[in-house]
Amino acid sequence: MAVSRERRVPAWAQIADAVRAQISAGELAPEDRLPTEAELMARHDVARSTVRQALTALVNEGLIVPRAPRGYFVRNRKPLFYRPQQEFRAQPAYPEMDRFMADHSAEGREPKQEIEVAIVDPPADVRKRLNLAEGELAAVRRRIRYLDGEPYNTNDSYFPLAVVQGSEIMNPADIARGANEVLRELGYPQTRTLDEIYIRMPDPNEIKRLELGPGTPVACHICTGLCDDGTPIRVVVNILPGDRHVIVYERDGMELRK
Amino acid sequence: MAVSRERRVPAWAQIADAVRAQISAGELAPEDRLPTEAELMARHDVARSTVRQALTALVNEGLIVPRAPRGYFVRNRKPLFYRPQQEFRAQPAYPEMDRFMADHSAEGREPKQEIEVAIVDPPADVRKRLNLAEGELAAVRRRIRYLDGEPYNTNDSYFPLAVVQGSEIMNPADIARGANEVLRELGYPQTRTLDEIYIRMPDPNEIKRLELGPGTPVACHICTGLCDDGTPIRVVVNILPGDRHVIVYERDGMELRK
DNA sequence: TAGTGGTCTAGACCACACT
DNA sequence: GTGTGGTCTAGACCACTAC
Repeated sequence: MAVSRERRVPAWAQIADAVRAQISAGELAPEDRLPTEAELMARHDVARSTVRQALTALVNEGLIVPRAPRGYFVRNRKPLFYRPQQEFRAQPAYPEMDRFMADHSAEGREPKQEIEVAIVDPPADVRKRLNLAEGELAAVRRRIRYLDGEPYNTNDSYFPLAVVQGSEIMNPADIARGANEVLRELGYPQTRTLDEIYIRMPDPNEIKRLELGPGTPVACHICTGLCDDGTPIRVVVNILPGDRHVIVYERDGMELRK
Repeated sequence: MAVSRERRVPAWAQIADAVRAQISAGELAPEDRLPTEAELMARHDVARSTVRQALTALVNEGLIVPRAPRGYFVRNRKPLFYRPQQEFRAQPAYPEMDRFMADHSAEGREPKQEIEVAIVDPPADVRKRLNLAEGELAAVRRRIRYLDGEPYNTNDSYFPLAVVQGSEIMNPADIARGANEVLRELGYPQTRTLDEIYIRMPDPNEIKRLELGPGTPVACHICTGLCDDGTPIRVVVNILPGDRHVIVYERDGMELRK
């Protein structure tokens, strides 16, 4: 079972292809252990680093996970639904949703979150969206959400400090009625939002905060909340690991009809 | 400038950190060339494969791009807006172009698309969303969209074959008034949609079709179109490379008010 | 203690873009 | 031709887990 020595395709790529084929054929199921490096060396008659190059490629594709020194394992993806539209309302979905819900339910899992409030000089992208001048400060509520003790996503909400100073938003505890309701009481009802979703690899800080393995991309969901007159009042930066989320939007007739 | 030999942090990680810091500090700007491998070997006093391990990590983070044999370069991200909410709207400006083209030709870039129509046994995930029985066939319009000759995204629209057989949808050419309008004429007006967005690394097929470099994650945007009675009539699978897209949604007062 | 992957070295030959 | 990254070999030592 040696690799082809005509160099049309690198040996490491041939090995990666073979393993990839086994995975997509179901011969290797999620959570299964791969053959050891030594076994792959023997099977394909190559040096160890060639095998490792193949395995590293598969790791970075998100297909397998190394769990030293136990071996490599086929990755198990279990994404849950993430619904930007339901952050601010508890509206029932259309019944068709149920067809997809079963696969992605968080039922029976233990949610937890850590909240931290700080006054910061906001990062440039947040400053721009909040329309703050240079030097103007922001309040940020940083949350890390967990399911069954595993980090699920992060949620950093930025507000102009001048608006929320002294309000309940500065208190690092859950706000039962929602931060949005507090903003309304403060005279800044949020009536429109702009959602931007960036797809990229995580930075080292995000990897640490969310305990991300290699080969795990993230969605960066930036939600800018606006008042009626267009004043930005809130910027939420969500980091959503790709192996733990499906982002879902529903759109109805109103917006589909020109 | 040698690496620290206390093994708290691997040498390759220290080198990667150093380069990463230079990039985020702006010392290395997008499109700049990195030091050669030989230079990094000398600078950090390590073997070549250690340097390569550091560079491979940065490549897989999407931070740098290898352009052999010219060197490594800092990656340049130029994402364009992708607006699911406007994909199905009327096309006022240029009736011969679909919405995608109208949006981007204004930016001075040359849009192009390749359309291909086929009758297929749909993949399992599409079959499920279209609510088709085992063995029922679907028609698929496969599109690859280009900007300035570079692949931008792919867009595969699936329809129940029984519905669209013999219609304009089976013709591999642009449909000026939109496939949605054709569905309406056929008696299946699409009045709601469900958007799902998955974040993952591309598979080899997608890498080839979209000419993706390593370290480029994709969003898989699956849009299921429904009739008033909930019958699914259309499933669109979009593959959106992360370095070329920002997904944008707007939400207004209607849906924000509980 | 044995076996695993993690790290690192010191070589080698190749294809290709530039000059 | 020169220099670059791409590929590959054949070793070595380490830390950790499972037995």
